[in-house]
Amino acid sequence: MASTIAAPRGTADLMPPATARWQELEARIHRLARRYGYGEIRTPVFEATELFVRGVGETTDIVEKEMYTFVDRGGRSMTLRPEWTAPVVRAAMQHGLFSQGPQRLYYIGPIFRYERPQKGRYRQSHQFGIECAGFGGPEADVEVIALAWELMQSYGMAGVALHLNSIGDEACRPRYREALLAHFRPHRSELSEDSQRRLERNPLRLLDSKAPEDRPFLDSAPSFADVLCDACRAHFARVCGYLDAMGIPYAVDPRIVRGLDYYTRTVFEFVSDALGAQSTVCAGGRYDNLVKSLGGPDVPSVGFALGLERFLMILEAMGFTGEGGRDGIQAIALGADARATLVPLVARLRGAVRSPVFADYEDRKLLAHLKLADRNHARYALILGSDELAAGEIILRDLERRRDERWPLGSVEERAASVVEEGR
RNA sequence: GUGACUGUAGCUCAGCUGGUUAGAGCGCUAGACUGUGACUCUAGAGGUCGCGGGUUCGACCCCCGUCAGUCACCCCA
Repeated sequence: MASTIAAPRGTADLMPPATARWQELEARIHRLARRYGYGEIRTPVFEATELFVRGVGETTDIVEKEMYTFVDRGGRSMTLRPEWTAPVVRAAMQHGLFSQGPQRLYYIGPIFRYERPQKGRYRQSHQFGIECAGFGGPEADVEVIALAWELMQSYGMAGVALHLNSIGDEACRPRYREALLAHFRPHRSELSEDSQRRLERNPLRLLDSKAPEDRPFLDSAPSFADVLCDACRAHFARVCGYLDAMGIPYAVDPRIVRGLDYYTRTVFEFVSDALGAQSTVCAGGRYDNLVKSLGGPDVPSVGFALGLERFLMILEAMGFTGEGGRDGIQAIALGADARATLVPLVARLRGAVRSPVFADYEDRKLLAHLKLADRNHARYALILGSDELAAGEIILRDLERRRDERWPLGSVEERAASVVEEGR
């Protein structure tokens, strides 16, 4: 109630202890990507609007109604990044990366979409994703999937399923489109209102309709597998073969089509049963024509994007907190004289110990100081009062075992370093 | 963009068919315990009852609007 201005709709403030979970996840992601040979790329949070219109597709929902677009003072139309792939490709092209051979890049950061918020969907959300550019073969598809799979495995995540499909290429997709139109058009008036619209705009989208009245026509719809050209069929078979060989479980799901225009051949989703209606935690696929369509060379690529909010929701459902037990030292001074001695000591301690060093500079009773130590989850308290000061000593109290030791003031840093690091 | 439900203390929520000083628990501050924490007890601080309008002698309660939250549709990470 205090503030009259709140965070904008669909955005969230993150603060302790939630930020600890984010930091843990981000650190794990950076280590994982590095182990797979990926380097981090960071691009501007806004780009020329034209980049997304051309990259994502003019008739996609993202471009038609979800972009945060504004005109800058120079009269240029700019848009807050609604997805990362187009900007990454743009940056790689701009700096000539594609003429230096294959590129393995990853990103982590915010995206913006003007949508009505609901569980697992926000106006500012955060994605981790990778782009593997320069390999046309199924090996790259599998590498990308394996990386996402390993991230989930590292948390022992259950209830997440990999769904896989191929949506063909420029040779066979038009054929499939025609086959779908031929199948649905005769039943046009029996389809749901949404699906009638989809029929004209994007027949592929019809496949993931949830409307019950569409059900019978969906079940009898032609499968992409029947129409794939030989090259796409072989590619898909090898992706499946590699996944089998690597022991990564998956289900071929003919209804996965993806919402962005640039996908070709392999598309996949990791779906969780812990997320409600927005159940996709990670999705991606191959985009062999995107670079060329943005004016670059012919560079086949594959990648995925993973929603960090959704990933954290799964972890939360698993009971993951990111918090450990007690850690660190609460430095306590009783009185102005003790404080004058303690402050420089705290500074030295922070240089000698990796754990957090907490300090409070108010005149409080010892009791109040210890309560603060509790709230900080400190493992130890270092207590300096007038008696100790006179004796040239300080008390180290182990707050977990409730034991005290008296240390000479001169040896605090060394002793603290060994005691705290050992956690005894 | 559409729909449903919900907005009372920092948090989780009470508040009978409208009746006049709006409550509890947790948390916070202080004390019981001149200097030893997680338990306990006591006291205190903290509220334009989301906001605006209307009905009424009287509105936290009823009506309209608006904003926000939640969930779902559309769509997506």
